[in-house]
Amino acid sequence: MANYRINKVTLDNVAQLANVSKVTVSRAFSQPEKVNQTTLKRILDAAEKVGYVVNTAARNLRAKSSKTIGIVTPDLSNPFFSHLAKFMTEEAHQNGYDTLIFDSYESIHNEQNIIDKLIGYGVDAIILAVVSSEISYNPPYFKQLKILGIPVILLDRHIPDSPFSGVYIDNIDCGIQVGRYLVNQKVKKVTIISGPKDSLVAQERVSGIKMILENYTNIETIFADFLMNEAYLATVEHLKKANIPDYFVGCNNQISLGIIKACIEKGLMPQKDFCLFSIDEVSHANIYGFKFPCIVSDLNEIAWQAINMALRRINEELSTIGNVVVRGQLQI
Amino acid sequence: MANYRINKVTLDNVAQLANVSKVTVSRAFSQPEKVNQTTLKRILDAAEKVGYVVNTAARNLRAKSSKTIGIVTPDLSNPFFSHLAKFMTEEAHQNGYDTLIFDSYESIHNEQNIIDKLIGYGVDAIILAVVSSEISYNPPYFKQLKILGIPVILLDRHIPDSPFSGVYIDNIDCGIQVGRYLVNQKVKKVTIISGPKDSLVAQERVSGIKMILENYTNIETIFADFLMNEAYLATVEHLKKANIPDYFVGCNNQISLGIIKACIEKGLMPQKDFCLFSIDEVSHANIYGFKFPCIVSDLNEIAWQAINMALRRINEELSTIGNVVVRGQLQI
DNA sequence: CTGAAAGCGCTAACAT
DNA sequence: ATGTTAGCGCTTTCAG
Repeated sequence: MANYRINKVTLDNVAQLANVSKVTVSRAFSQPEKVNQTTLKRILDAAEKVGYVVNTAARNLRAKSSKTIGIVTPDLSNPFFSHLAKFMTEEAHQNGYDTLIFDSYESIHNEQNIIDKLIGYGVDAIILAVVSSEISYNPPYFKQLKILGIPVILLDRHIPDSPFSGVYIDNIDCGIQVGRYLVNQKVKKVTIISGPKDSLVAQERVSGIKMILENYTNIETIFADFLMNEAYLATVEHLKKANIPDYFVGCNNQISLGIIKACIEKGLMPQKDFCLFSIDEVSHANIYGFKFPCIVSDLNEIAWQAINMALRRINEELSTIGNVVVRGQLQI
Repeated sequence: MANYRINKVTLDNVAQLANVSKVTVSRAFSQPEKVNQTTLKRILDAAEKVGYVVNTAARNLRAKSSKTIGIVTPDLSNPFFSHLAKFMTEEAHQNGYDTLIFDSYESIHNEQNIIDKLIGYGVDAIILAVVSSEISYNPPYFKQLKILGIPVILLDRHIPDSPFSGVYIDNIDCGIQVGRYLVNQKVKKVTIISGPKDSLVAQERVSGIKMILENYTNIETIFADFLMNEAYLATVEHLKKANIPDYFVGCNNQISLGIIKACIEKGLMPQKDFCLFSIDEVSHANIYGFKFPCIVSDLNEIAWQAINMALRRINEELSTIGNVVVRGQLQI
């Protein structure tokens, strides 16, 4: 009933075949420059012949660093996160680190398990886009990670009271840019669909918009969730009760999709019958021939900042908790 | 310069705090039923207090099974794969297994490294959607995995000469269903955009279509790639030279997107000015108010088959190499 | 139900 | 440039 892996290949096997001690074989794989060229070749040949691969478990148990960074996001099928994950992986590779990427599928329970797993795998740092965007989110593992001294970089979703550094989008600035754009368009009536009421991101984006628009415009704000379906339902409800605004504002890419779906289902044509300003690029819009003004974030920049903050903390070049805030770009 | 994790918490720490030996603590986490209720509670409390998490590296080094299945796909931002990954993870969890999910980003080089990593982590099985769909794909790690005796389940992309089992879509049947639909529509002229010429999936889907249509219809087949941009470019070229066919056939979801993009860019309206039949659901079409006839695969079924095939191989209930073929459903 | 001893495969520190 | 020794944190015998 059990799975004893039939053939285990270890350093010893390779060592025998290559007529060296296993330490030398070990070096051949971790510090090849310290091994004689001829010996090295003999070892690598032997290793290939028997199909040897370094046993990560054993290595991590002994080595000081696993050279691995854990990445956790709530939804890898959201391009915002999947692209970030890709860019971070590339940046990590360039610095000699691997990544271990997990999707918490928006579940707190999964998130906790994943964090435990990552700790168990001995990652050197964790980059974490948290499930919840509640301002007061404070899951048990926060304390745990703090105790263990594992560097944590929060991504995208800011939690003010957490003991960790983070890389965030400048949400108020996003809002301000949205507001300015709408002022230029001389809009009279705006409907904002945003994330949960208790999410800082949701609040900040809305308050940025209101800073600019408050006195000029009739604004309705709906706090729904950063998910397509919630935004869709909120928009459907809204359209039943109210007239079509001059502009909808979708506070992230999923919300924008929900708004579009609801409007199109009602027979409203984008640009003709309704206008939308999106925070984040609207997925697939260009494919289907639509174009919406939006604020786009430089995902490459965010990824670079996150990985490099992680590396600096790992190497203890950075002791204080600090945040990096990346501004979005208006794209018309 | 180095990252000595400041506070390591081990079995010993918990053992001291709970006044038991470390073996008992170990049992508390791996076979809690073998530990006295009272003792168990004391141990778990102690563990929580100091933030203890099982060290996976150490566990995997000693244990016979890591209770982990590795999953590798070429593109997690493709919903086909990201949903499969999600369903497989759920199914694995229900059987007491974790998953380790990697994205090879369509690179052979990454793929090889990921396989090495997975072997190194001691996964019990690997479910692999290969980068290439070349019929004769035969990377070095095939042999290696065979030597090591690690169960491998190929996913979606069939490689006839490989020594592994797999779960596949019935591609010829897909094609036949497409063909029948088009016959019913009494089409005269069809343009098929498919994957690479040397891909079995691409070939089978096309040949299925042709089995039904050959004698009735004017068919043009373009072998491009299973990627949006290649399909887009192929369609753009095609539209320069030829008239609009009665139907385009997109041989996977990415290709369908490419066709749509090219047509819409040329000012052609879906359903009005051009028709498309897609193998795979067309991502986001419903959001933007479009509906294309398509063949959809039951991803839940595929995921279930893949995980259960893996489990049966792990438990040696299954010794021969066999394949499971899942049929797609027509959706109008 | 609990414990003592051994060792998984690897690498750091110290030889040589 | 290579080898020797010790031990990472855990689980698996085997004893009690």
